[in-house]
Amino acid sequence: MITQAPRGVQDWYGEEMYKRSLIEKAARELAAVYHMSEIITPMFEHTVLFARGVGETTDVVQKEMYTFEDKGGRSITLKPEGTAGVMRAYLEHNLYAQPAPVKLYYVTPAFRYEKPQSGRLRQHHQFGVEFVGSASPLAEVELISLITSLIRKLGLRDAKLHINSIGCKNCRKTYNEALLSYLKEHEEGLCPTCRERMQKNPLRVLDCKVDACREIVKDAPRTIQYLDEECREHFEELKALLDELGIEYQVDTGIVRGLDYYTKTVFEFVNSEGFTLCGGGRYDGLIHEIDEKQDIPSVGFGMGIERILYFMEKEGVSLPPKPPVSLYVGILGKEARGKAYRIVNEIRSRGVIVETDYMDRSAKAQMKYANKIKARKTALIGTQELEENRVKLKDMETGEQTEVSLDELASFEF
RNA sequence: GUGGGUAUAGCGCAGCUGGUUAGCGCGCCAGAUUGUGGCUCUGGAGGCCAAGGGUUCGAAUCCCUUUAUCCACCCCA
Repeated sequence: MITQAPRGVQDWYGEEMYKRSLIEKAARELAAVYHMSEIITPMFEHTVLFARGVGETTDVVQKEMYTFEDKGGRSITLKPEGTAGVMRAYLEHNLYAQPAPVKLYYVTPAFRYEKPQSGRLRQHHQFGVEFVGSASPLAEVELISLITSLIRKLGLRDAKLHINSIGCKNCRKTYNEALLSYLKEHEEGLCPTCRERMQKNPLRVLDCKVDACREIVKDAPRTIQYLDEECREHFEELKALLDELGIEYQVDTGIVRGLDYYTKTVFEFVNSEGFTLCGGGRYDGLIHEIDEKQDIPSVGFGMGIERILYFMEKEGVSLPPKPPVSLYVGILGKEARGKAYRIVNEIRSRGVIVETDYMDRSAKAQMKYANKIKARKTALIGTQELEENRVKLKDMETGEQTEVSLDELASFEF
């Protein structure tokens, strides 16, 4: 039991860890090109931040948060997503006083108490961006463009962009009324959960997967039909910009997103199985929700790192291999140990990957080991080599050997 | 939260309807004459058969509970 990690969490090591580090590296490099700055916010926040920011009616807040009381009696919650914490930091440090817009990116773990299954863990990791201060559809386009580039960079092909607009507060009011009255007419046909959620958040019903509900929802009014002038124009501009950039998309009036803070644009990148790789959108009301003195528009997205790995696995995408061991320096006998290790150090100081013997193994065993770790070249150093100042440098692929002096070995270009 | 499958060495598995010291492949370590790998051969280490309880003369094998894991739904990354 003590050697077992808690449910739904995972250790990162070996091949998977290496892949993950490459993904994060690619994401960071790309974000830098888009002139975004990295931000790291704490792993936990006051519970109320998420309750307000993410939305009281959401599943995330209602049943999936890791909430506990600390020794000072504060209610603390492990972050279930990345946005709320970044927005809090933005407000706390008056980042709106910086030249607008403020473009922040993050790589963070996120915690949700859910039943684990394929592509869903209790601790997962996200790469995300918060683009704060711009009301222009170009902000959305920038995010989508970044994601598209990242997907391409990682070699993923099976990911399609779905977009929708759920309107602003104003549109939502009239829309909710229309939707609710439609749903009430068909209430008998809806599943029990939908009958309940139509009262609290009717938008959610659009997302229901139950066949009967789907059938009813098919003819239900859509948010798109109820957009006000401004929101409609925003959505049209967004589509025009995407067209201009040659970014393919599909308008999917069913996407609603599970977090309450979204306004206007919502989007997802989905694969052919219907798995979501990443999701985001605009949330112009979020900052006001956290600090009522402020009212600043923003857009953002979160991308699941485990999901990327899952997608890459599915598609059989290969990543660049780990850099190989350039040289294995074998050590024969204690007399040679110090001198040999000095040479190892010297070569390493030039940034060359070198491995050596720490096991006092026989020459044969060392060669076997060098072969297993796929060392490109080997050189065994013993008393003889020290006396004669000559080492045989062996190429492990061809088997060819060349003789060099110890100094030559130490300064060899691998 | 609801429903189903699984749990035997580091990894992948076998072990049929309960019967003597639990196996195989890969991997790991060592050796096949003296200080040089990859192939082959030989030997070795490593498992209280997920944990706890029960049935039985006897359980990895049957029953119960717990834990973990996988899959679907809900939801999401």
